[in-house]
Amino acid sequence: MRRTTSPQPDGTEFSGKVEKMSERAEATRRKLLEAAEEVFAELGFFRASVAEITRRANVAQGTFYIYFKAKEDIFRALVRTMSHDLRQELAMAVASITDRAEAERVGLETFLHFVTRRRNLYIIVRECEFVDPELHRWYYSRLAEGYMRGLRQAMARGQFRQLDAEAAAYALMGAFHMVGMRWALWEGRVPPREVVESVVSIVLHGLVPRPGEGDPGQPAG
Amino acid sequence: MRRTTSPQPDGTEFSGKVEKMSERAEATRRKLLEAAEEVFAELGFFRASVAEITRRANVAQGTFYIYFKAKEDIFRALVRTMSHDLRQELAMAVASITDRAEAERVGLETFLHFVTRRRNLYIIVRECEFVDPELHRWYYSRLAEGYMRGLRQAMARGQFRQLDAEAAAYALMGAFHMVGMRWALWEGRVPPREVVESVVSIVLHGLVPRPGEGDPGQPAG
Amino acid sequence: MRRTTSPQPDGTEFSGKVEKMSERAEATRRKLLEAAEEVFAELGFFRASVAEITRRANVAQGTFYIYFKAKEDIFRALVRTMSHDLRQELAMAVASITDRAEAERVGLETFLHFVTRRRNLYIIVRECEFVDPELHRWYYSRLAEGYMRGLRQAMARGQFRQLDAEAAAYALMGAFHMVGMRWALWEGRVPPREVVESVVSIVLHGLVPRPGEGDPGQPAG
Amino acid sequence: MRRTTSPQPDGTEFSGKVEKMSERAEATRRKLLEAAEEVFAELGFFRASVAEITRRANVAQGTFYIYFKAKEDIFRALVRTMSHDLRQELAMAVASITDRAEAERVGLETFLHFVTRRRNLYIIVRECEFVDPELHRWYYSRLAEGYMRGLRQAMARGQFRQLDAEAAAYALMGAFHMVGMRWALWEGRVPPREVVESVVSIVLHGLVPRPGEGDPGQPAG
DNA sequence: CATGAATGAGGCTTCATTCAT
DNA sequence: GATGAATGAAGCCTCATTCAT
Repeated sequence: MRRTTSPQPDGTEFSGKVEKMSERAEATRRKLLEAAEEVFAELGFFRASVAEITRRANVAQGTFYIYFKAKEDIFRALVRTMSHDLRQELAMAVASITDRAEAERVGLETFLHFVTRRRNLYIIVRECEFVDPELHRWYYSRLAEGYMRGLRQAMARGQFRQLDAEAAAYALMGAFHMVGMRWALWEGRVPPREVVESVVSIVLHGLVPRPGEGDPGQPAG
Repeated sequence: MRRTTSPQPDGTEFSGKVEKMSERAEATRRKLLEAAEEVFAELGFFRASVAEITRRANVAQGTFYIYFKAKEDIFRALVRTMSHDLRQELAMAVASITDRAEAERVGLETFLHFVTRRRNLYIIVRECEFVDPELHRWYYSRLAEGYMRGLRQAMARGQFRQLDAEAAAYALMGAFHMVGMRWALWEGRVPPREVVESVVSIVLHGLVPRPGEGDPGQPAG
Repeated sequence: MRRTTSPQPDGTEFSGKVEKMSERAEATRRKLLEAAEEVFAELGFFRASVAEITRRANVAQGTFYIYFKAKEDIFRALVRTMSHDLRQELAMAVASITDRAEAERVGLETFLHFVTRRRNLYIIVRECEFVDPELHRWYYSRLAEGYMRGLRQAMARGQFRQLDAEAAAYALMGAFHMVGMRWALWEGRVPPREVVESVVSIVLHGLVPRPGEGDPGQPAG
Repeated sequence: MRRTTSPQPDGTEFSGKVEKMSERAEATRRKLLEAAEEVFAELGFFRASVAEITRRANVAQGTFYIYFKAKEDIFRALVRTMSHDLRQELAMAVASITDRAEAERVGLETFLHFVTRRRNLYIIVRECEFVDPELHRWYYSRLAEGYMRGLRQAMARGQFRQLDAEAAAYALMGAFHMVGMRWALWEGRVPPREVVESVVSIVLHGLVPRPGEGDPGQPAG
């Protein structure tokens, strides 16, 4: 929806390649993307080879270059996919929630489910920093934008305190990301409920107990 | 897969190579490490070449292999250096602070100064995830350990709420990391005071205003 | 080595493909030849790709192979075209001239206009030496034959001195060719009048002044 | 001698690579150049492969790139060698000759011997037009320069008629080149005496008989 | 200790050609 | 006739690593 006006750090997307492909071509392209997602996640961008990708996609090596100009190209396509899908999923999950605190919880959960379900894509996005730094910045800036909008709204409504929205957005994204790494990537599963609760709790109420508070937190881990 | 010499959780990382080197050797080794730090940061591990490292270090290519078994080896050495130096610096900065809330602020500031000052090393540690995942895990586990110790202590003393310490540690490390990325890496400087304040404020008190609070936060960014 | 279908010394170059094509086919074939002429001239035979040719001809890649067996084939067709057209044009230009000295001037002028006008074809013929050496020899032998006929006639009539006709033919073709390269190719225009005059003058009267001659030549360049 | 001030169309030569090589390196480089000369002459630049060159030079493929940045590089080096050697040989051959007409004969003979002896190099220079057009132009401009100097001197002394020196130079170079092609390349030998005589004769005295001349030319070929 | 020449495996990419539709 | 997706063989080049000096 907002796709048209936002900056595209790459020349590839949306470039007149509007001529729609045949079914067969579409299928081949998809096979390549799927194979690449797997291979990049397993080996990393640099150790991955186009040969391995085409092998898994069951096409000849040359076929790769019909659909992508270069190895980096397919990588970028995957990052953009993740950017799009994740933001869309977050937007949908939060759409109907008016309590921003609740939205934070749902946002975190959505994120964690997303990166667990699409672990491979998540790994790819993380490596993007070292493959195409500009795209990587674009990815996070884009995510932060959306986040900041939500935060500012909540601040305006008095649901959240007045804070530097950008600082908050990056801090929260960072917290979520690291938790995603620790549990989704390292353990291959959505973090256990207590972990999510603790994180949400910190984000909403901080580490310091409120005055006159016995202790509403989690049992220590 | 190539991870034969697994990371050592202690500082004595190297195989009994206790026989101290000559001054000259020491100097050459240092030149190589410095060159590598630069080259890896600029080009990334995979695009960096041993040839480029030795060129900048002003030594012959063959010399490299006198000091390091492989390209990955020097990379790992740099990651271990950062692990050691950062943890030491954090430990020293926080050592005399008994107020844990204050310690968080100081910890964040110390971290941000460190990664700004040693930007190249920081980039290398980040890439470690894709070069030597096991070492990467070790790096963060190690950092988290120390963090968790501090958090548990604070919880025990009632300074912090009872929360899942590991969840908290990773969430906070993540927040700090992302802020480090956004400001130290992208802009090459320590984040401005307001940003740090906002982050500390969130970490300590959360996003949600305390009941009966007008608004003690930061001006919105 | 790949020279199975050797060049045909007559105009009927193609294997009994006498069955005339439909209008449409004829048009497609022509489009391909025109595109190829352009592409070969711009990129050279080896850097040119069939894909680029079909792209400019606005036909599918596969279509190419309906009309030409291989990339070399269309190249050869272009060389033969130039051979035919140039010889025909020269023949027509000289046909009615009985003074052979005059014929040399006209021949040179005709040649220079031809290669300027059909610069692309000229480039192709020059490259032929490295694409299909046998055809290249055929091309020059063919041209030389005609030239030698004219020279021998002139010698027989006493218009020209008795000289080795083949040596003369190649020397003159060479002179004309290099002038064509220097001006038609490098500068994209017919050489200025003085240049043509000088060349004709040398060809007819040589570099050395005739005895008792003040100096009938050109002003020095 | 004049090497320093003349334009170098390539960045490679004379670029600080003054650090002299070891004997071994020198030898390897020479082996590569010799192999390349052979391979390029046999197959042409484009059909030649670096693999074939290194095979004949008895070195590993990678070794090639220690000495030359790319396939084109070694090609250019060979063209420059020919440019240098030919011009030097011509200069030496003509140095002591004061009669310019005699110099023309000697020049032609020297050229024909050179291209027969160094047939492979000659083929390479010819293909240069399609490999590196700029270098090709440089090659001929350079040759023409020298030629023009000689011609102008002769004109000044009244040995030659006043003609456009550039036109003359290119016409004569062209004549010699085509003769070189016809005999040195096609037949692999220096052209027979009569051919050379005829060419020299045309160059000096032209095709047209001098008035009152029975016929001092060659017997017809 | 240091050198730097040599290695050779392997990666990315191009492209002439084929073929099912 | 025309299409355009697919093929797979090469080719150029890089680079980590070894080794004789």
